[in-house]
Amino acid sequence: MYYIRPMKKKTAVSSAGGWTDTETSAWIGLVRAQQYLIGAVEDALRAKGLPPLPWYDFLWELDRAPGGNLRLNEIGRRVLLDKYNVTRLSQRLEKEGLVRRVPCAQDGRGIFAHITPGGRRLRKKMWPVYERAVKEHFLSKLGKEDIARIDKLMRRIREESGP
Amino acid sequence: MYYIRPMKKKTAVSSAGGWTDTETSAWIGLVRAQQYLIGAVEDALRAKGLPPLPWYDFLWELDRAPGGNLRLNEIGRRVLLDKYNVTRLSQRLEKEGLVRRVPCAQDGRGIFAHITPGGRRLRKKMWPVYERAVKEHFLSKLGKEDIARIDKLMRRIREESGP
DNA sequence: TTCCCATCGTTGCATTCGCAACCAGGATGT
DNA sequence: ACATCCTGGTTGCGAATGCAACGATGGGAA
Repeated sequence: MYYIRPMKKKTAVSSAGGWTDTETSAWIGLVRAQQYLIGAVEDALRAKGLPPLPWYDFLWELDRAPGGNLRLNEIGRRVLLDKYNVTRLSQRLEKEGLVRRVPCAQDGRGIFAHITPGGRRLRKKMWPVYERAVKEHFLSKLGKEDIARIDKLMRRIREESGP
Repeated sequence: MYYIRPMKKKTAVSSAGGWTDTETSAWIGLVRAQQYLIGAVEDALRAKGLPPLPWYDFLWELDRAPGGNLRLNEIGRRVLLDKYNVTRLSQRLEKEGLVRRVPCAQDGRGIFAHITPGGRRLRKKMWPVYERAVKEHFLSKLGKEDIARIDKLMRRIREESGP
């Protein structure tokens, strides 16, 4: 396997080619675990005829936000979606009557997404399904301290690195 | 916030509606961290004009496999891809000359994906970029024991739950 | 054998995503 | 004022994805 085979001389390019088995395993484990978890949640939602996860995330952010509205901008930052995706997701949600898109008065460029009662209802209906899936596939498999550890570690990963 | 507000009576439906803050935070943290990491790796690959991550995963599995070939079936299981995606990804890779798809003699239904020299070359070319990104955004932010812990925890998550 | 069911892989169609180009509105500098 | 750059959001188009339906083979059971 490539990542085990010793590089010739010191190392080839700038990439130091050698990971420990644990590093490799941890990385792949993290990626696959999350793929698996997301998949499980999406399956659960689909099985109940509910919309996919990004809808939930979007609505949740609005539902939590004071006033039930946020700039598209801000939503994208929070749910890690590129701006074109935010635009289009918000348009789809609007077409379903879950959200209203209203231009921002202070900033002529801005658009607010404003959750509607129907939007709040849908989110509330999705939550038990979402919750059950996460509990079954994630929370139930770990102890209290494990969860706390994951919380801490994941937070560390997302911290900014550079200046 | 929904997940904090106490449910009326014991609990509504089968979904016990209350998570602790840590649970919520750990779940969201995990999902977002992984989104962020995958995004970073994909960005790095794209910046170098290299193909996206699923290509790498696919080729890697083949490259590791003895004989350089696997059933589509098996690849899907390993990289957590639905079968239609495996079919189409393998077709794309074949079109690029990175893989050959050959029918399985023993099982008339099966198809082997067989990595070509070009496939191995490409994978090897992608690796340094992949590695550098993971190192920068993931490994470098954690200590040795953290990595070991993540390895253990993620493994636990993917373990089968019940028969 | 024949019938039935599960598995492996493919495909059509609709939805979604990725990318690059674009427009409009703000901010900054002169 | 003006030129310039940055940011917020949109859109066209090509690629990838999800879903459901399909054909084909294999493995039993009767």
